[in-house]
Amino acid sequence: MLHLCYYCNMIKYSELKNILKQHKLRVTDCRMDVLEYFIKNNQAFSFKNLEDEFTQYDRVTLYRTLHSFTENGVFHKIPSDTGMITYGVCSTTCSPQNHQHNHMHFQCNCCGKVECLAEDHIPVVKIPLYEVMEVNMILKGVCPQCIA
Amino acid sequence: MLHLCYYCNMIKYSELKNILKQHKLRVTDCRMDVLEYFIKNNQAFSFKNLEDEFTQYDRVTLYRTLHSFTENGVFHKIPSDTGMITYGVCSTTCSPQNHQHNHMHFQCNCCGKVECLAEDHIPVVKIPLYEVMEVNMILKGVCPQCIA
DNA sequence: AACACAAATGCAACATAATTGCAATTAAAA
DNA sequence: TTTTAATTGCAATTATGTTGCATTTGTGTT
Repeated sequence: MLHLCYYCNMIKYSELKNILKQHKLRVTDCRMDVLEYFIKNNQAFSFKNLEDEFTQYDRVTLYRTLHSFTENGVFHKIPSDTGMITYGVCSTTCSPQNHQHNHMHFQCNCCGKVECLAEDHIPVVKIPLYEVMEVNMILKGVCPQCIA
Repeated sequence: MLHLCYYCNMIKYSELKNILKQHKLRVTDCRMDVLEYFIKNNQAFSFKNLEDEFTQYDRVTLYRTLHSFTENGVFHKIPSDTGMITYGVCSTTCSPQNHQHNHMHFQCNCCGKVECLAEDHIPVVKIPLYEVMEVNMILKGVCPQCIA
């Protein structure tokens, strides 16, 4: 369980570092900045988002950061029908060995924001003759901020 | 309701043509070939798949075929976390005006095939403060052919 | 059946996105 | 502090997607 500031959603440096360590990733500036950005904003971002945000880092480094985060279970990819993959922080402690694959996401048609939702309400799906291993739900609509 | 051959899944030329007409699309070789390919194989394909299959057509034409099919409600885009959009034939008669947005798909981890599943079992999702307009479910696992 | 017009196609050029190899740098273990 | 292997940034390359335009083609009309 992460400890975030109630007001600004910031996370302690040491906790951030531990997340990387726990997933067998070296602690570098780029990785710390990117991870902090995701956690602080509590939403999903695409590569393009990162490129715009972190101009101090090379595009290739950002690509590789997303890749290593995904490989080592820090992030998961969120399916999209736009061809633009977004990434979200894995809520449960995922690792390469033990990865929670069921995810539920909400994409706002208005502002475009993608959020990770609680995974406890994903239905168990069974289909005759198929082996279903993973259920991914993508909801679209309007988020509270855009409704208001 | 389409009439497909029980053995080979082939569809009559006139029926194929009617699908295009009904969606206000001109009948061209490329569109007929592509639509027939999707229906005959009863699965979803990416642009890349089409490019490999239909070398007789220009890349741009295939891009535009997928685009017009999607615009006019013949195909729908299937979300994916690979960054590779796949397209599926709309089961109900979708049109630009009346489009059925709830879809359920299965992707085989083994052979990579993407199939459209019946939409009647998609749950109604309600989230406090959100307006949910569309529910997309993507299942992953192993398909009957790969299990056997 | 021929005509006219709008739409679709193919090609070339262009724009954007993603990947690879490699030298320099840096994190972390010895 | 030293050593080692991973990470980074840069340049070059490849892949993917888009646009403009001349030519061809489908379809409604004469």
